[in-house]
Amino acid sequence: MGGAARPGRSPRGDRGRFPPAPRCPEVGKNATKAVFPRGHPLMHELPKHYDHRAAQDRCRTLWDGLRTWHAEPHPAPGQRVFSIVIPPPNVTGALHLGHALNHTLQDMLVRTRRMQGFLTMWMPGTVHAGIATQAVVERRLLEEEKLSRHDLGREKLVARIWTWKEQYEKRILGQLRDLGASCDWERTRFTLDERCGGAVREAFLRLFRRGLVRRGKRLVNWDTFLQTAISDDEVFHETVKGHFWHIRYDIVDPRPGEPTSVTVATTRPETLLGDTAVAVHPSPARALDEAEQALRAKRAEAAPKDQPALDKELEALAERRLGILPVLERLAAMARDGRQVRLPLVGRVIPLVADEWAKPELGSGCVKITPAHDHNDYEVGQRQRLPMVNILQPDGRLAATAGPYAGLSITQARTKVVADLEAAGQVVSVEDRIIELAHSDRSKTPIEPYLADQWFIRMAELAQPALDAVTTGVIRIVPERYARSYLDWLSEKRDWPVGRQLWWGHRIPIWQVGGATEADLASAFAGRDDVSWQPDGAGGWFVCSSRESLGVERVAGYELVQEADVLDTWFSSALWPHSTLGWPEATPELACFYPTTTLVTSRDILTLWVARMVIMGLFDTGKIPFSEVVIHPKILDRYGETMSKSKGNGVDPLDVIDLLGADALRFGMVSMATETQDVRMPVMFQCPACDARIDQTVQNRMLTRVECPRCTKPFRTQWAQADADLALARGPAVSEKFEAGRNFSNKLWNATRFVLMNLADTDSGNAYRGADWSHPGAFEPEALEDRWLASRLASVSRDVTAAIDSAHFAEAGRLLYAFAWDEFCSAYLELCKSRLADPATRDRARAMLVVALDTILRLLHPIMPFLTEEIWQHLRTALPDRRLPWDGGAAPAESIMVARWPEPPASWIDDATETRFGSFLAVLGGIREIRARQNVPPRTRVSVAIRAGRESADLLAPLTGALESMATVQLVGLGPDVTGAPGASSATIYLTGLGAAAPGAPGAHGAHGAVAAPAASCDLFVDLADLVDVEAETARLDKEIEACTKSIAGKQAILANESFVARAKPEKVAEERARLAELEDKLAKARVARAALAGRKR
RNA sequence: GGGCAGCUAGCUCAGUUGGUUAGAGCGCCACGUUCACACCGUGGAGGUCACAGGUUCGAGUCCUGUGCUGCCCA
Repeated sequence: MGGAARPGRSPRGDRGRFPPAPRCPEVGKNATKAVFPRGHPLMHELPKHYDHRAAQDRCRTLWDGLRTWHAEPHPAPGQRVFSIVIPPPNVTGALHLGHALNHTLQDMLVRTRRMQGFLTMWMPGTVHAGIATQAVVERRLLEEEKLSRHDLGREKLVARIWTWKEQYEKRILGQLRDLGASCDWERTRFTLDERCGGAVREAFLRLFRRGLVRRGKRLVNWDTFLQTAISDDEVFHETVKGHFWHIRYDIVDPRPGEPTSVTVATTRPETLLGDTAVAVHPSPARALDEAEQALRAKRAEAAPKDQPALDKELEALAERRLGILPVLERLAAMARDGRQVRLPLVGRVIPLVADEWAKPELGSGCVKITPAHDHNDYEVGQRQRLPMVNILQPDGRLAATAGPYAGLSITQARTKVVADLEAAGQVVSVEDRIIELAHSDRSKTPIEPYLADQWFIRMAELAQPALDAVTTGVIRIVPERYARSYLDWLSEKRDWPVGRQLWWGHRIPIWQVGGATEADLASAFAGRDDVSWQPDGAGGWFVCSSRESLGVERVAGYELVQEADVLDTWFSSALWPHSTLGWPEATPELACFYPTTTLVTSRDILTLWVARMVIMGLFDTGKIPFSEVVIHPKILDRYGETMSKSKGNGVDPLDVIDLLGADALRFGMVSMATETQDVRMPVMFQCPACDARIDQTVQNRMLTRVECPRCTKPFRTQWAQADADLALARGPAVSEKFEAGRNFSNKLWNATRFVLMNLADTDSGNAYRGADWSHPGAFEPEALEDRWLASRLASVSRDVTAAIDSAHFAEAGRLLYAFAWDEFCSAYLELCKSRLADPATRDRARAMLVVALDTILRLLHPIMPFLTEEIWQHLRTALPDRRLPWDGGAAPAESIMVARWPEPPASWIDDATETRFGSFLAVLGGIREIRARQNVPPRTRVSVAIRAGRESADLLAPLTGALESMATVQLVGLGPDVTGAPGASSATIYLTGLGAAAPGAPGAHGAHGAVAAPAASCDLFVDLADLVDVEAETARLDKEIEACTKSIAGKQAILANESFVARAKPEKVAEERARLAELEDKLAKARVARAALAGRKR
């Protein structure tokens, strides 16, 4: 597992104006001194592999000692501010990969801005997550002590949850630190701490005063296990097997010729106990006509294969006109006449009503109405002014209103109702049916629609400014497409039910009092600006206060009773950006850091959380809470399923940190942060015995133990419970996606070893300590490769910065990976080897190596903070005298975390040099390819002659040393008149960006006077003497001749197309011509080589 | 039912305003460990860009439709 560093805190002790936030125990205690060894770190002192565990410990201690993550709310004159609040993880459990992604991206932004000189503050914290946390603690209580929350009582349960919270908060914040998050640890907050709680009550009071809080009846999603209402967003649907019962209700006193009964159908027969009507459509004929029209329209547009099915439906509809329609017409008339039906079993007489909810095209055309237990029926009940009979108690048992069924559970009641109906002969038929059943996401039990009193926040007035903020672009959502779901959701302006029947949360600050007059209230609360009241609609009053305790127990002798419910967790989350900064008080923090700059989050809480933060931020402070919302993808497993502990398909970020390092985890996360909506991550088990990787499948991920196919030893999984399983070593779930980051860490580590080992002069014994390049003109590379690298440093810095600014995180990671690995390590560093051996060129090469390594480290720091800090400290010791051009003459910073962001001048960028250097690499590649395809042993030095035009030859001449060492060759000739040794294997390299071509190279002769890109060519002749594999080479040339011939035909066709020549851009046409000439040249040379080979074969 | 995405190499993903031979990482094949790194090096193989139409001199890219997958909302 990860490091042991864990911050701890006690939020309830907060006191005073802006309470001192909790401190990590380690913070501030250790100085930096002893952490990183002093002395000259020659290569032998650095291990061959980057030790991520040691580095992480050292870096955390260093950063905590320097407190570089902390920001005081006092920007220097002209200093820009960057602030960000963490989407607080909930204290239910440990952090998962989604958090790791979210936090990595925030840290990447925060570290970049800090290095760019912004006053940067990242507020960490956690959320109390009312339902989720209470549910977890209640479940444990039941499992371990067989107690319900009612057995324990409110106070004791809440105390238990606090204990849980302390434990998990510590763990979560520790994990956040293990990840390397540079949060301001001295400002950690929790949604239920005193500061946030005060803000919640104040915000609620303000809403109450503005008349935006109302109480009303509403059909809610009732979780009978947790005994609370939950929001629509906490409901998931699952298909289950069920039945569809058709039940006969008898008509009361039918007249001659009238139907004597109606049949209704339901999947929940027990709800008939709460029926208050049976509905029939008011004009069934019209409804049928409309249904038929819709069906015909659909058929007209349907694909032929779908039409037969629709025809059948039309036929069925026609039959209904003959069969059912007359009955329905009759029933509709009876409904208008106020006729009634008798409810089976209970015998209650209920009206037949005419309502459009009944669909004549479906079933019997009649439908039972249970307003208190079905969302649609509720609306019918409202329209028809029907009574609402609630047959449920909060615990899911049937209430007294259910008569003889009272006290039964829903399942029991269903069984009994069905049995009784059958006995009474009222069941017409029973069908099997697949039902979409709503379940509580929290308790995983089926939801019951339930009529309850609720507190609501009126949204009509509040939503508009939040909509405007996004439509006018004051708040930018990236990627843009997500703005639509935000706007769609908000524009419905549905009132927000904010009450939860829980004990863990902010108690609703409302007290109810009956009997008192307004004058009584006015005198009781005289001079109090923290209290407001409204009539409760039943002759009493609702009193709202921003104080936790009202301080008044009775008014005019009448008792004030506080609301028992707590607020929806999202209410406190909605205040997070301003409440954590001290609102409603005008703290310096609020003034400095609010509005925050960016919010980084995932798309599933865009509406639940982001929209509500905008609403409440605007309402409370008049300002938007942030100006940019960055939405990142969601991580799924290889099957496209969300990761979860209950599926066993999750990867624990701490396993990755432990095995591969936090930097590897972060690099993997950043690479995944593209604009896509989801990313998939194949999960594997890692065998603890032999490190083999075993693909995780739907089958094996549920096992308690898995046997390694390679070493045959078993290991345990997260499910292990039996002692026999628990005795086995644990096989962590990992993903190979993080290996690229680990390998990259090691690559840079070794590049550093290389640079450091080359700092000492073995001949003179002097050590190179860097140079001062801080004054203008101090840093002027001369050699082509140095100018190339300087140019690349500048363009890569520019591109990486732009990628981060535009939230293209993966792009930034990819650019740095490719540059550091392919260009700095594979090309530049290799090329330096010959220069470092020569005292005349040594210091030039060292200077460039140092500047480049330093720059790469800084650019990479936001992604890989530990590795870069570790190396930075080694460089600091070895190269104390270096002054980078963008450091303003200052010595290397104490920590790379506060080093200046690289800003190489744009004048370094030199496209021509980059192109010319590309030519060198192309020549090198060409020689290597000939060697490889001829199977020349890697250490055999062969002779090479290069025929090139003067410019190309001049370009290559200073690089011959590098070429010889990198390609393991001896250069025997370079120039326009060079010829290859007899039988040499040859290749032609086309070099762009060079004017002079080798003799015989293709020139481009564009039509219309267009200038074609001149293609200079180099002919490489590798003298293979006896090494050549004639057959293989012949075959290859044949293949090449064929490919060329084909391509030439294609190009000729394109160029023969008059339309192309006339309409395409002239440079495109010229390009095609140049390309054709190149191909023709290549073909001719291949034929010559082929002929030479044929002669040799003999 | 409405909305938003995705479909590119064996796997996971890039691919900007339409323009040479569509890229990366991992995996695979061949060769290679004295000289930073085998967590490595050099080279290679591997793609009908889901499908069908259309626009265009030219489409992975733009338009229309179809299929499949995922998510959000009802």
